[in-house]
Formats: sequence, structure tokens, C-alpha cells
Amino acid sequence: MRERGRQGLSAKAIGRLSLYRRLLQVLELHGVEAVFSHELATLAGTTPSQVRRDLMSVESLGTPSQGYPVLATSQAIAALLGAEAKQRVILVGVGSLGRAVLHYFQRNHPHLELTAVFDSDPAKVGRQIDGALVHGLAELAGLVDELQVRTAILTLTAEGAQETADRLVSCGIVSMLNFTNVRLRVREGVYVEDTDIGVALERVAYFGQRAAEED
Amino acid sequence: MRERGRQGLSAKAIGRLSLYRRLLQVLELHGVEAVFSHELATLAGTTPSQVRRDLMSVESLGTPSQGYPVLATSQAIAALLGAEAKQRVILVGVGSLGRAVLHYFQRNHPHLELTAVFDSDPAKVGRQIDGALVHGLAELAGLVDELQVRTAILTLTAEGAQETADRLVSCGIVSMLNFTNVRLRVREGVYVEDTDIGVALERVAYFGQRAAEED
DNA sequence: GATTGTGAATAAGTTCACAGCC
DNA sequence: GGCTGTGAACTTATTCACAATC
Repeated sequence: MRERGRQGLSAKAIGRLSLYRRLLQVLELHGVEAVFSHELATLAGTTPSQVRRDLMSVESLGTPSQGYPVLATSQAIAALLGAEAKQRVILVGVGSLGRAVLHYFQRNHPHLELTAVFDSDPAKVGRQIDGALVHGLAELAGLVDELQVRTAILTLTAEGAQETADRLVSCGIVSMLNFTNVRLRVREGVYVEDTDIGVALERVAYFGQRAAEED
Repeated sequence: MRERGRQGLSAKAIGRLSLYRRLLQVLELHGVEAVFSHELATLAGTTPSQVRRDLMSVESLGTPSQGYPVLATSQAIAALLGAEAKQRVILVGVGSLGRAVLHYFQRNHPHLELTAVFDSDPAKVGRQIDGALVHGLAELAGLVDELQVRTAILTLTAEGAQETADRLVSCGIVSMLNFTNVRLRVREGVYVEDTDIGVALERVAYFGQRAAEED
């Protein structure tokens, strides 16, 4: 039995593994019991080598004749991603994007649980928005501590984003999905993933123009 | 994320340049006339070397004593990103995420213009949603051709995502920002950028857990 | 003296290619 | 015969380090 390194997976690799797991769960639902790397690669929009390489990080379970067992592989990825228990997440900022993320959770996300929702706007605090009770930022420290949350989603406006991030970190949040266009400054050890829609749009527009010019 | 790039800039580099430009525009507004690479790096959440390296792709304009001229650099990036004219973009899928993107455009995006909005739901077609008239998919081919659009944003549900992408490509769309969790299969030369919120969330949760364990 | 521009070095990420297996 | 697991090769991305510049 070989030691499998469970340290040092890159953010990219984690993203692909998460995708594979979702695809495997769909296959399982359809009664498929095994897949080959090239099949999973097609579904995931990547290459067979990449799939095999990624699945090396997981206990290797594939056999040349059958490919990868769907259920076992999906479970092995789950173990690696650490989803023994549902992980708790909070959301800060209930604007239109915040509501879109709320919606996302309502279609029943299997591995994550949105436990509390916050907004700085006094007009929203205390109200029920899309099925979630909106808390004021004053309750942040108390709830984060009580619920033992480590992960936050930032869907607020650029103003106050850094200040809110600082508060979150001091409350114990160590990982954030940042939808604002501000590049947050956080202390070493805190993970921030930026999803800047404006940048994504400009990039797509750039490649659209390039491709169009190439005719 | 598939890439087509005739020789030149990577998707990552384009993203950073787009960010620098936005930051430079803010600086300009504040009357700042020049910045050093380390200042821009701090604002952009990157390193001075990276900034200098990126700005090499642009006509290099910096001087050791002053740094980079804010206005000229911002304009040089704009020229590179090809934003002489506002680029036209369409949006397909007016659910909660689609509306969030609509909102985004309403705060007046300087370089892109959302020219048409589509949805497959007959109940939405013909209605005005958040200030935009929703078209049916039947009008897709006509409008894309008439408006000469090359770029689309996909904010619809997973069902029908591939089929809609196929239609878009056959209408002349060559670049897409894909918010669905489906990895689209498109012909060579079409750029697709995936923004999978589910994957992003799982990644952030993973790093949250890891960081928490390290205490 | 601090900063730019850049070749050279390093790191990160991906693909190749092939032995061993079913 | 076609597949997995994996070292090696390769490609892409980032950082270093330093001469040239202001």
C-alpha cells in the first residue's frame, strides 16, 4: 500500500476534482458503474491525461479493463475535498448577485450549507429575502463564532468590501469567495478567490473580437 | 477553459491588463498622474515584477524616475484590448443570475454594451425585465446577425445549455462567458470561459477547511 | 538611490509515451 | 487491443536579478 500525498493540491486541481465528482454523481444516478478517463475528460472538457493525473491524487482505483468505478471514485474525491460533514458558509451582501447565490443554494447544494446571510443596509436587516433571514453586520462576530463558520461569500459593493473582509477575518473566517471587484488585502494564510465578472466580460469580449478578426 | 489565441496574450494576462486599466482609471479620476509598478501591484493584488512584465506587452511607457504615466498607460491597454468602439454583447437566460449581470451593466459599463437579452421562457418573452426587453430564442439568429454581435453571456440553466451554445455558434457568436455548470463542446476557434460558481464554492470551502485545520 | 525593462532562472501546469495489466 | 499509472518531456507562468535610466 502506497502513501498518497494529500497535501499540496493546487486550486486548479481542486476545481477539476470538484467537477469530476459532480459528473460522477450524475453518472451514478444514471446507473453507470464505471467510466474511462477519456469519457470523463469529454464531460469535463479536458484531456484523458489530465483526468488520470488528477485521479492520482485520489486513491487510485482505476483498472485498465473497467476504467474508474463511479461510486468509489466519487467517494474518494469527497474524502479528499473533506466533505464528511456539510460545510457551513455565510453570505455577505444581499444585492442582486447575493440573491442569485442564495438561489443557487436553494436548489439544494449537497456539500455546503448556507447558514447565515448578512447585509449592511438597515432596510434589509431583519427581513426575509428569498427565504433567508438577513442579519446585520453587528451580529457577524457572534454568529460566525457560534456557528463555527470558516468560509464566506462576498457579494457586496466595492465600498466597504475591504473593511468587511477585515471584520470577517478577525471573526475567524479563513476563506472567501470574493465577487467584488476589489482585490482584498488579507493576512497570510487566508484564502481569497476572486470572481471578477467585469474582468471576465472584458476577457471574453477581447477573444470575441480576436476570433472575429481572424476570418 | 478552452483557449484560442493567435500569438499573443494569454487569458490570464488579458485579465490582469483589464484590471490594471480599471485601477488606472480610478487613479486618473483622483488626479494621480503616474504610478510605480509596486503601487499598481498592491492595488491589483500582484507583484511588481508581474506588473512590469504585463506592461511590457503594452507599449512600454514607464520611466525609472516617474513610474508609469496613468493616462497614457490606460489608453495603451485600451488599444490592446481593442476597445476603440464599445463592444456589443448579448445575454441569454434571465434568471436570477442573468438579472444580476443585467444590473451590472446598468451601472454603466464603459467598454461593453449589452445590446439584447434572450430567454426561452415564453412567459418572459416580450416583457421588460430590469429595463431590458426580453427576446425569444427565435429572434436569436436575426438579431445576432443584424447587430453584428460576437460575444454572449450564458446565464441559463444546465438543461438546454449545450443546445443553446450550438445555436449561438451557428449564428456567429465566437466567444462566450458560460455561467452554467455544463462544459460546452464548441468547435475549434470559439472561446469559452467557464465561471462555475459551484466549483468556486467547493474550492473555497476546501481551503477554508484546510486553513482551519492548520491551527 | 530607486525604478524600469528584460534575459535568465525557477516554478507550475500539462501532455507525452510507454511499461504493465486486464 | 485498449486502458491505467507514471516518469520524463515539454509548455506556460512567475519571479529573480541586474544593467540601464532618470
